[in-house]
Amino acid sequence: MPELPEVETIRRSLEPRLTDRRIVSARFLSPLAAGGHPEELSAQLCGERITGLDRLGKHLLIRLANGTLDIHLRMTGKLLWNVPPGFYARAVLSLDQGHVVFDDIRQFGRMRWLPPGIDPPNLGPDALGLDFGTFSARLGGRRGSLKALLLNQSVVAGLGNIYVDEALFCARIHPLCAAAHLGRRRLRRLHQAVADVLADALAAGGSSISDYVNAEGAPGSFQLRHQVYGRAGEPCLCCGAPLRRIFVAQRGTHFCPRCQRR
DNA sequence: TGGAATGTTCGGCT
DNA sequence: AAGCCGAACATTCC
Repeated sequence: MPELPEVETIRRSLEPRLTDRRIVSARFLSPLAAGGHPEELSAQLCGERITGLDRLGKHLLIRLANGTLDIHLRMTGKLLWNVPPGFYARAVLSLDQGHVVFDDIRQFGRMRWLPPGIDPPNLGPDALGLDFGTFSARLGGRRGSLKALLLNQSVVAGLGNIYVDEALFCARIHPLCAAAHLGRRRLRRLHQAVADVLADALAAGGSSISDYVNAEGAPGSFQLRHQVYGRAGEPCLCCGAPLRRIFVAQRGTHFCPRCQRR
């Protein structure tokens, strides 16, 4: 499940291979991958020169001489460098040197073109490198649960189910806790926890739960260091209490009932 | 065997 | 406004 650390890992590995390359053709094996308009998107990409790669939240932004190719991998999307397109290949970007395969089992992932100067709308500030002032201003006074707010991409961009659970455990804060009555000290702790978890995950090349791999086909290793995610029923690595799994905002939520009091 | 669970986003509804 | 819910999709797991 590509969240910020996974998308950033992909961005870093693809950036040197794609920058200054020219898109020779964009072939869509599934129209869904192009938002239902494969011919139009193909025409927008064909012949374009790639000037660089950015990331905003979970969006990978391939900057073109004219506009941006915005890629969202959603749940099972992968970008693979120079592999033969497999059964689940949904698009192939052929460059003047090499090609990128957009592979996506469940077909939730999307590619779209954005005009010059336009970034994906409705996104809050990127979670990576977010300063405390902005972080507290985004969360402060809001009534929803921390879990729901941190998952909301218009509040903060880039966190998904895994890293929200891990960050809340790291800060020892209950996922159902309302942002509005979070004191400054705990807000500080949460901000630090988000930064720490993202940095560690990035250094480990992200988390591979079911099928995430980077552009070279290699898995990440941060799943080996998850404290709570996917560990319901197992002992808390801090206090030994059995970890719990509840539903918050329609999402499986993992936490330690002893370390993370409400 | 089939129904639920998996997780991200969006749109519709309240 | 903000939250809840289902839909999009395919595979895995009981």
